[in-house]
Amino acid sequence: MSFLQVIEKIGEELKRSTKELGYEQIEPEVSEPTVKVHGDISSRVCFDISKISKENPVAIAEKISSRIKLDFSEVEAKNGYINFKFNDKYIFDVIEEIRKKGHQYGIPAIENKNKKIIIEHTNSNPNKPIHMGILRNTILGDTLARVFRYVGYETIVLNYIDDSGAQVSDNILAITELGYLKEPIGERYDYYSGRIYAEVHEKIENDLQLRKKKYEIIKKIENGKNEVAQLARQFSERVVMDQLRTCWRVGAFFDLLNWESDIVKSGLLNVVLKELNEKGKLYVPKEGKNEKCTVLKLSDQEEFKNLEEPDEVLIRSDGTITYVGKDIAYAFWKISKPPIDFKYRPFVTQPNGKTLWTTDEEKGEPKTLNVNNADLAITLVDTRQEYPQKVVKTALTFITDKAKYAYRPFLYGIVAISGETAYKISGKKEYVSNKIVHMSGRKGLVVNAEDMLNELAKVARMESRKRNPNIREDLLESISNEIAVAAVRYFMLKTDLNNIIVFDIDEALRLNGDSGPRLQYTYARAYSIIEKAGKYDRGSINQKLIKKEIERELIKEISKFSFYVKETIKDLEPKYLARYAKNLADKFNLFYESCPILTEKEEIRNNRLIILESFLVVFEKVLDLLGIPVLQEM
RNA sequence: GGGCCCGUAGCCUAGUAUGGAUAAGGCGUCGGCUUUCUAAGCCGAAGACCGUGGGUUCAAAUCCCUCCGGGCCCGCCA
Repeated sequence: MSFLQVIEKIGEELKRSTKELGYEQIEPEVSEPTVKVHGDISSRVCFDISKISKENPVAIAEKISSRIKLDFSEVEAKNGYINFKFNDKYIFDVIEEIRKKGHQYGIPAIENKNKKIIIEHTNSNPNKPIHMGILRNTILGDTLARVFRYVGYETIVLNYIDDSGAQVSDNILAITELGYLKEPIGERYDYYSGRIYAEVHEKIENDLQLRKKKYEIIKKIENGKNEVAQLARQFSERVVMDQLRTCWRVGAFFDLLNWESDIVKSGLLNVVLKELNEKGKLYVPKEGKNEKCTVLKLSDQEEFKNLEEPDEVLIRSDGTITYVGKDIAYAFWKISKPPIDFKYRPFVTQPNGKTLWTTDEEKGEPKTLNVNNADLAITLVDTRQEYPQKVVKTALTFITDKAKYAYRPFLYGIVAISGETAYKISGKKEYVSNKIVHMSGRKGLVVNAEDMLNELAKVARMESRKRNPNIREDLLESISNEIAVAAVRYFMLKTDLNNIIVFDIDEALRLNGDSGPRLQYTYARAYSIIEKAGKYDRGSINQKLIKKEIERELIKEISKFSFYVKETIKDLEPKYLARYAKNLADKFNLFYESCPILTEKEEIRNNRLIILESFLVVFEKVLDLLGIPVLQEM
């Protein structure tokens, strides 16, 4: 039994009894009451009914509740509410089912699981290390992927590499014209690339000659089959390798890298343009601002018509393709089976053992990877891209109705840094008074993910050593790194998607309170009890031996796992699971404080060990979905 | 000009979808709890006119409108 099943049953019961009483049929509202005294579940359905029938809700509640009989719950009418308090049968059934299902316990019953899901995340420009802003994208996307996979969907994770834009070309120019080395010395490739860009960008922008050359490079990258393109690809691949290392460090893995330059070379855009043209959505102005460009017509669309210039350029007058143009082609590929596909080759074997593939129009081979034609394609982008994503989606709906439900931009707020932190990393006093400062690679106002993780690991290491003076050095190393990962992942996941994260280094270095490390710590404490317990009688749980209410509360909380998994999928809200992990840890910590186990006499000891064991099974899986490494000691 | 997001204690946040029964955590401050399973924990105290004004309702942090403050987007950039 689980919370999810139970609320469904309660809903059905309420429906049945309202029907029997002849009331108007409304979908009964069922939710958790704000305070415990009102039970585990309560319904306000009587208030809704009374709006229609004009009868006193208190009287309705009496009538309805007297007709409800449930073997797992007491029913009570109070102040017009109908409250349900789960009994010990529920407690017993929950434990039994967890013991039967193990890690599968949190998988909700969802009707159609034969769907293919694409999740595209990270999407960093291949010219710099991954910073905290991109990491929010990576962590959100990875968690969604973990949850979809857990539930049973075929889930494919893509990483879009924007290698044909202006940023990569700056770096190539630095190497070919400005005397920068192809190989960095004593520096990671992604860091080297980021540094070059910061040093060189301004110079190029202010120099007409260089700027001209830059646009030649962009064209060459898009055309391919030349030395500059080869150099750019080589360079970008090295950077991407380093970026991937950072992703792997936080537990995120991919199935395919989609290179923007390959999208251009593949000719996919022509397919899309043909479709759009047939629908009469394209035109080429003979004069005016967009002279000789291929333009997407949006001015007749309701959501765009109030804009000054709603129409969108897809192909520039010089023949190059805009970002939105490329993205429409790519998005179309994701949700359909176009006549043109990419060429592929294996890129690298990841630490999880899985091959990461890459598109490569020059060195790859035609191959059926089955990584597109998704029923749902989720693209993680920060809110600044809301508008272009709307354009992409609208363009797709011109071609296929499927786009309406199958193409789903997933928006989240950016990560900025606090004034204090900006001062700290740049040394410039003027930032201190700012509430938020936007990250900028060019201004050196960036908190890189690797640096942050290293700092966190350092703090964790000191803490860990304090507690375990004799710990092996390599173990300490891995534990402190995993604590750092937990801290960052939880921090990113618990915050509402609409909120901007104002990142403050000092605040982020905290490992207590409402944090990822506290969740790990909770697990480690629980685990150490099981380990010390040795063999014990694993017979059934005995409800009569439950002495404290918190034992029941802990079990009830455990039983909510599948409910939150389902909600997370339904609303695409990773924070639901993060909050659940916290609530579950809270309950366990209370249990831990007031229910000694190893020192109790055998009956109670066994009973509590059974509860503990169920907690560990579920909590381990919850942490896994959040990508928080589980630690048996820390 | 058009569109989107945020405003809850000194600070950071949850709660807003589906209005209801005592606004929930964390940091910080103050005070407790280790002869007992890891104190990265737990308990307690102080701290909130839920940005403003109005409206809808038996009932508003939550819905509608006004205003104020902050952020973002609307390019032949990506």
